Amino acid sequence: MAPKSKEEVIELLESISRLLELKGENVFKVRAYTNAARALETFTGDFAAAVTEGRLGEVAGVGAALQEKITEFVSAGALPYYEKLREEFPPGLFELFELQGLGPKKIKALWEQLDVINIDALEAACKDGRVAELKGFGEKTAGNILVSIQARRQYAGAFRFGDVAAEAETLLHELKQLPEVLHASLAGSYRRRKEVVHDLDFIVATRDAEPVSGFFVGHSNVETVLAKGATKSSVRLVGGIQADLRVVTPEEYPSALLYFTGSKEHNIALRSRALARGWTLNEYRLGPDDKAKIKPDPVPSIRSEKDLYAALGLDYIEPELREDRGEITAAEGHRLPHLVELENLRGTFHNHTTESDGRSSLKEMVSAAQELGLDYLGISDHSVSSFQAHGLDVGRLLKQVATIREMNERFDGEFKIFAGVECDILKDGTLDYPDDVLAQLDYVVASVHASFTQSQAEMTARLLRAMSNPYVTMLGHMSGRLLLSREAYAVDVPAVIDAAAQTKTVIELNANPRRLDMDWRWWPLAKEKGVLTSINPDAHHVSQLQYLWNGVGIARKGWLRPSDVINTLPLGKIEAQLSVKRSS
DNA sequence: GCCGTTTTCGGCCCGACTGTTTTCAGTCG
Repeated sequence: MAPKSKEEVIELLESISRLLELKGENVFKVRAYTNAARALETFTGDFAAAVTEGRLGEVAGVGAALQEKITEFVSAGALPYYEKLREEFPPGLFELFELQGLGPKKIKALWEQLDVINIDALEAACKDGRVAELKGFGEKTAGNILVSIQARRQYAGAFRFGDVAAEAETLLHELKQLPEVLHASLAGSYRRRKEVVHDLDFIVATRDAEPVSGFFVGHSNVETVLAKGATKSSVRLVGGIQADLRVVTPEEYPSALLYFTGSKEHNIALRSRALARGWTLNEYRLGPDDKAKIKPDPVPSIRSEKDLYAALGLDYIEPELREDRGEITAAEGHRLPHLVELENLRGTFHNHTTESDGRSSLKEMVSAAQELGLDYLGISDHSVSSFQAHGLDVGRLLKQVATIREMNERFDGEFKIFAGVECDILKDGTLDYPDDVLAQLDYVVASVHASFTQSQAEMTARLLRAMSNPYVTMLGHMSGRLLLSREAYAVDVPAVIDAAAQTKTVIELNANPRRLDMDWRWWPLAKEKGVLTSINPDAHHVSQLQYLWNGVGIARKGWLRPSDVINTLPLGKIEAQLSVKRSS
């Protein structure tokens, strides 16, 4: 049996934490397990080696007891402590945690007193009145549980960033228009540009809270009001996502924005820095800590998030970086990267037209790119094997190339279309066109569109072989994942990154909101190895060139600078970049 | 269960809101 992976250990720790919670264990003991799971999530070293060499305890948050349990689980493939714990509870009980408003105490009561062992049993108990009769429960609680059950069945609680962005930005814009509103921002994982978000957090600064809260809960996009208080309201929007509003004073605004932007781990690190200075940092203010043993320095005046970071001895940290993945140390040492911005992009590659499966013509795509202010546009329709996408055979492809060359002559050097293709990587890693055809193109995006179920070794070898072709300029949507609908195929990402560095192959950052592939967590490694990216919308319609915005957010999460992104290069320089590989 | 300029015991973030209560427990973020 293969030793358990880091991911399996993280899952184990989270499961134990939940079980201990149900048991009513000490909350700090419960938290120790989730803390350890989080610590491992951000652990970048060789996990297997750390386990066998007994160095896991060096990870902050993993002590002697957990090191022993993890080592046993990894080497023996099972942990009796966990198995025993699990047998104490019916398996269906865990899905109850996914219901809004139910925590360990209530779930325990429902199980022990009403024999509720899953969501269906809970629904029945709510409907026949047994839940309402329980001590600590009532009619309202029973009703709310039914609503939560309904909501879970309908929405499952996760939303792609790109699917909620329009609704979120519109609501924010409308809040900003209110006369009472002094400042307003989205916070939370949305502001950090996570690829999948679970709710929307709005922070508003005002002297007059009531009209703002009233506007929010009464908005036409609100389906249900979940809570409404003086400073905090929650609603479910018609799109299904939950939205929370926090109303604060202008003085509290910087702290509130920082606090609710998170991530939680980032905040904890900031708070400990404050404590070390004899201050306390919460969602309202940075102030003197009454319990401090040291005599605190005077607290500087705070008017912005930047002031807060400065007070803690840190450079300003962009929201996308606030994941406790090294940004605090970098901010302390003035080593934060200057992140790429949308304005830096001068063009883009990987776009489709009506020639394959796009819905806009070549001319329409070019006009749209020009309107966006781009200087160049790469066209890469599907290759012949992508039959379902009307992939181009050699004849149609070369005809498109000729059309593009002809159009370019009319731009007078002000704009340029690059003739490319999105070439299928076949099952064995060979390409869909012979080299002498690829050589006639300005660039090639090579992507996997079939045979997703190969083993990790086969898939990795397949990608490596494709990258070894001198005409493959960049690797398209490397993992093949479709967020919230299709898992990534098995591939050894570090091996692909190494090969990309060696062969000078660009790895695309596919900005389509359903993909956002390669995942942002891998970009720091790619950057370290010297791998460049191209932020590509994978546009199938003129409107989808806007996906670039989404892609820049992910690039920023991946710590990428303009110099890491080839499509920040202007016309005149980008040509040389595209031919780096084939001329070396 | 973890951790240590509060250092081997005794803390561990904490405030807002709801619903069920008559002063607070549970949940959430």
